Amino acid sequence: MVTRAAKPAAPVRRRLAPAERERQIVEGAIAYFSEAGFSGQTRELSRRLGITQPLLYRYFPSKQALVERVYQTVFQGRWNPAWIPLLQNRELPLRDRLIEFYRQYAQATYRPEWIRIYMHAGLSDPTLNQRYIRLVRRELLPVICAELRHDCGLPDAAAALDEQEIEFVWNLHGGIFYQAVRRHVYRTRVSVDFVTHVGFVVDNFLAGAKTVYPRLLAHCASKASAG
Amino acid sequence: MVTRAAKPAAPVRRRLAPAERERQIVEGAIAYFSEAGFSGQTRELSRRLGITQPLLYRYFPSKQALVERVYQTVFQGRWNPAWIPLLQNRELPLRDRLIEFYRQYAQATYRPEWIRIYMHAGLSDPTLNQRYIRLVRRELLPVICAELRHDCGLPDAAAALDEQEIEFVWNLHGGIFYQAVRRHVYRTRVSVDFVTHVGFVVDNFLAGAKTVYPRLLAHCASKASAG
DNA sequence: ATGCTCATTTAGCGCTTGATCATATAGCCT
DNA sequence: AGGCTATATGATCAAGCGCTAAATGAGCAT
Repeated sequence: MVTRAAKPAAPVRRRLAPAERERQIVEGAIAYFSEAGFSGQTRELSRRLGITQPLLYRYFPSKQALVERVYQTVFQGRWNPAWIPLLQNRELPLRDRLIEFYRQYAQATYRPEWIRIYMHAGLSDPTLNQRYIRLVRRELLPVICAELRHDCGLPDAAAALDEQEIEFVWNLHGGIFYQAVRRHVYRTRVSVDFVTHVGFVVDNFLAGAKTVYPRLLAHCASKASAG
Repeated sequence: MVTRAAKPAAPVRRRLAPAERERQIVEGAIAYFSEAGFSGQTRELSRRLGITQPLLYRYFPSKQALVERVYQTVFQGRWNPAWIPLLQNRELPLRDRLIEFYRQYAQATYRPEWIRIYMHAGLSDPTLNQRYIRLVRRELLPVICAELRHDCGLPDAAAALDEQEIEFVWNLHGGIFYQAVRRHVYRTRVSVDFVTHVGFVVDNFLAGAKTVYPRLLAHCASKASAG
């Protein structure tokens, strides 16, 4: 009982391969910063990792470097270029394509660390978010617009792509995304099945678009000719 | 030229009525914390206000007290109970009611300081957000659901209010809200007129709901009888 | 003008923070 | 087993943090 209990918890020093330790630190940093934000402290991070704080500085020259590594790790490689051909595959009903796309998209990005770090980033410096938004705006939304035109029986190039159309599709995209914000930022219980929910939302969007989308395009056309 | 230029910028000490100074501090704190988050420093806040940092502590016993005052000021009194009877006024088309509601709702809450402080709060401690979400969930969404049932020609009490219905309406609400997030958190340019945009979105929602909402209610009913 | 009051400032305490450096030791090679 | 390497730790610095207490002076009443 008395043998070695007096010493204050002998620090188990484990010597790891640098690559493994680095991986560990990045993983821990993602978890910690997604909770505490980037104003979280390096000491608390090291405590959670079970290492000392100076050790962080052996692997990263500064806190900022670690933060940027977290960004990179979380946001890199989660965008799947295969989503575009999936959405364009007209052998399937657009409904099914959209539902399958959102199933995959949610699995890739609607995760607590992605959503939370994305929001933290937006509030402190939105450069990253603006780049991501541009990606969605350039790669994804125009494809959905084109498929929507086709689905509504309009010629593919009925008119030039208008910002009003993009915002229209943003509303679908944002509505689904915002469910993830409620879940992972506000930590609100969302008790419906995701795919079932998206099914209703997509059906509603497509059913409404049958009548509204042609009107929207007409609005854009009249505005364009007037301007 | 030599008379008094040597002194390092004579500090203009202005003695204000406490109520006025307090108002000034709260206003400045809202602006500053909405930018920097609640980990922003009292020294930087005081610098922006043109006062010294200890003066803050004459008006607020601690930084936390000031933060809570900011919460109170930003979120109190922006919810208008008149929105409920507006949405329930069946002398107007539901379309017009929803558009007018969102026009007013946006004016009240889709402001940079509201949106940003709301997000900062959610990430650091979502208690406030959960309370607000519950308010929307309890006061607003059931009313929209009821009006939607009526608009779709269904009896008002067709079935008990189901979570699937609520999520369905959340998607409309969240989609519109998320535009404000893109604008004020990511600071992305949104170049369409808000009311026009909401017009299309609401029309789309209502047109789609005509066919989808009955199906959604049937889904809920079958699930309820099966469970 | 003069004195009083209290809003405001100056100075600084104790603690935490990111970052540094010398020291200690875990784990591999021989 | 013994030695070497470099991973990990302990001690510590300088700057910045929330917060306090004493000194100052602006603006009022007289």
